[in-house]
Amino acid sequence: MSEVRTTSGTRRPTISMVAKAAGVSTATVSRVMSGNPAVSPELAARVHAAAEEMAYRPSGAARGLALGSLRNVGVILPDLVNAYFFDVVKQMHHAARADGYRMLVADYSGAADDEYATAVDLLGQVDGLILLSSRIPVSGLKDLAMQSTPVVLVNRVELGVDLPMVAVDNFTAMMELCGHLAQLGHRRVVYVAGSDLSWQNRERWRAVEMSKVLGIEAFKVDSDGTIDGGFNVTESALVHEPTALICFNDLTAVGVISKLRDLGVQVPADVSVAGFDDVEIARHIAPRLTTVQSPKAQLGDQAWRLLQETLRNEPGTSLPALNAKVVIRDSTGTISTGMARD
Amino acid sequence: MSEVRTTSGTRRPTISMVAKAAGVSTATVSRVMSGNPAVSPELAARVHAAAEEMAYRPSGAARGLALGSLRNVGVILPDLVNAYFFDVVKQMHHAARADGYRMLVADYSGAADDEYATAVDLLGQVDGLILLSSRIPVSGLKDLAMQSTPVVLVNRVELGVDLPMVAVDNFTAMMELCGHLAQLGHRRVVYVAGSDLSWQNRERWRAVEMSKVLGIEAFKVDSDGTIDGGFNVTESALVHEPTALICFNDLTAVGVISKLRDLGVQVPADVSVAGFDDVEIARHIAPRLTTVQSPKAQLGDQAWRLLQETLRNEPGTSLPALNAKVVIRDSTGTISTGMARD
DNA sequence: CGATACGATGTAAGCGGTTGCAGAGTGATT
DNA sequence: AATCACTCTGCAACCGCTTACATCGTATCG
Repeated sequence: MSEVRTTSGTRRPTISMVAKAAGVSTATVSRVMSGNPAVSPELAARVHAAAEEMAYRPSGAARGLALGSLRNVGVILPDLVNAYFFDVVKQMHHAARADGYRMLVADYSGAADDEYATAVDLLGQVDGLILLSSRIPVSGLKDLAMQSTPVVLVNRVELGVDLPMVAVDNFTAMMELCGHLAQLGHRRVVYVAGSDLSWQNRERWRAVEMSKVLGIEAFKVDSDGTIDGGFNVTESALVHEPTALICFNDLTAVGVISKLRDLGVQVPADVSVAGFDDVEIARHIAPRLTTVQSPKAQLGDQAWRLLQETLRNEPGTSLPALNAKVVIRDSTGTISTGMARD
Repeated sequence: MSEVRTTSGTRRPTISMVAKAAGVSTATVSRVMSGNPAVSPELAARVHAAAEEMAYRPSGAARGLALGSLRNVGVILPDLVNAYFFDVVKQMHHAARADGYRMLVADYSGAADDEYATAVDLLGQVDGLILLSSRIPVSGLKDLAMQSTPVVLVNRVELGVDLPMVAVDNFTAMMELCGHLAQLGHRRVVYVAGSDLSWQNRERWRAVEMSKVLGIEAFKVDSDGTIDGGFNVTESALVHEPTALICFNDLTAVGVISKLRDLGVQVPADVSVAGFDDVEIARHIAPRLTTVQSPKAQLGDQAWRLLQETLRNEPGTSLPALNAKVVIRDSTGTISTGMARD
């Protein structure tokens, strides 16, 4: 009954079909679609009507070809289930959008081998690429560095690689966290590690290990930075008889605490637990988690700024490391007394 | 010292530059790049070398134009911080990838108005679109239905709209959850709602409201489906003096429980709390959350299958609703006794 | 040894947009 | 009335890649 038909079967309309329907040239349609003011109102209206009628959408591919860019940038990250990553991506996304860029995010959940492939694949589609907490081997990074598409490295610093980078100072923050623990009287801690492909993990462990200067003896058990990962290695962490467990990140800590509860071990009365990142959940679980607050929003902004500068071929000033700060909550306490001072 | 230079400044190499460098035609380069076997090994090697040397990557835009498709599909969803969405997207992603499609995900966190715009924008870039738990008004959905690009609707059913859809049966599952609560003796519950733009929220509330047939008196307080959202409305939920709180989703439940703890209210001794979705965190928080387990993976698969069929112009059999089942854990208990039976 | 078939490579025509430039129309100026 | 200055449209080239088709060389066969 209505004029418009569900044209699901038909081919997608092109600019020239619209042009024909409106009785104008493709140039005019193009101008109308992109809001070029140099078109008489009545023509514009005709074109709009025709376009509307056929449900015309300009082809992104064609547009990208002609314009030389689709204004997309890509970001690749390890795992979106970790809210930490999501928070920084969200910030980048806002920043990018404000500058008229679309953002394609790709997560390679677990399959670290895919990361490089994903990066290369994306390279053909985007104007620039952000690698967040990348696990790509240095050689791969070097390859990426000599592409003509700008790439920036976030939360990883690799001296031999010629890429703009920005990162938060994991080492110092972790040192502070260890200081907090030492002050509470802890002398035996185990670090529940994340992937050793992760620069952040290496930095964090480096700090924990170094905390022997604070009188802390540190052990390490391997995990993978997930809730289940933490849950599963908790028992093997306990064989070291630590008074505190420092987890690679908050997710791991959640898993650890969950397991501890199953085991009847009280936190922090029997053992203290700390996380890293300060994701939202950290302040809502019981007990509220002592952790390190990363400047996620700032990091996202800086990353975008860096990419943006590189895109415009500007200097691309590499930033100093961003600072994180420890936030003390209820999951860490003095040894054997049970309750944390605040 | 090395041959290759960091050509960051130079223009991105095109196929014809590679062709010239290798002394062949662009057709040959194209064939080599796409692994066409009808090229002699030595030529192929020469081309590869040249391409490598100049760090050549075919332009996605040009490729897409020539091929008529970039093999991208888009998915739009409300908020990636909710692990639920991520889980189903992950599944779609795997399925799509297996079929050679790339997946662009766009989250419009909060800004519901952006969803339609995002959809339209994406329409030009992709072969198909999946709308997950869409909040787009029916009129918008109808518009989308007559585009030539296939669109499928997930977790929303809208009778007047001619779009393939698949959803989980929220209503029945919620009824079961209410049954569980009724059986424990609960007679006054409040439903901590999500966005009323959300179909799932409407279905869930519809079920809760209907639980009066089970002798349950139901109240409703509005929230937004986030942890903080739950946290913030808890007190106003309590004014109804309920013995149980049913939350729109697990995230909300986490916030509610967190607040309850602050308030000194014991769960489930003083009041029971239930969630919905069964995200990973649900079984790790204290107390472990009673919730409804959605068939996330199945949903993702089905959604992809549906899109895939539509892409190939096949019938596109709309599926019956998927079933969810309630999983009882420690956050719900009999009224005033304090501990749940298992 | 010439005809035939086939495999390897190049030529060129699109794919669907954008845009510099030219041409047509209009009103104002002289 | 002829000229000029604009404004509005259309023409056509081009963006980088794919691919049908033509071409060329060589091995195969009668």
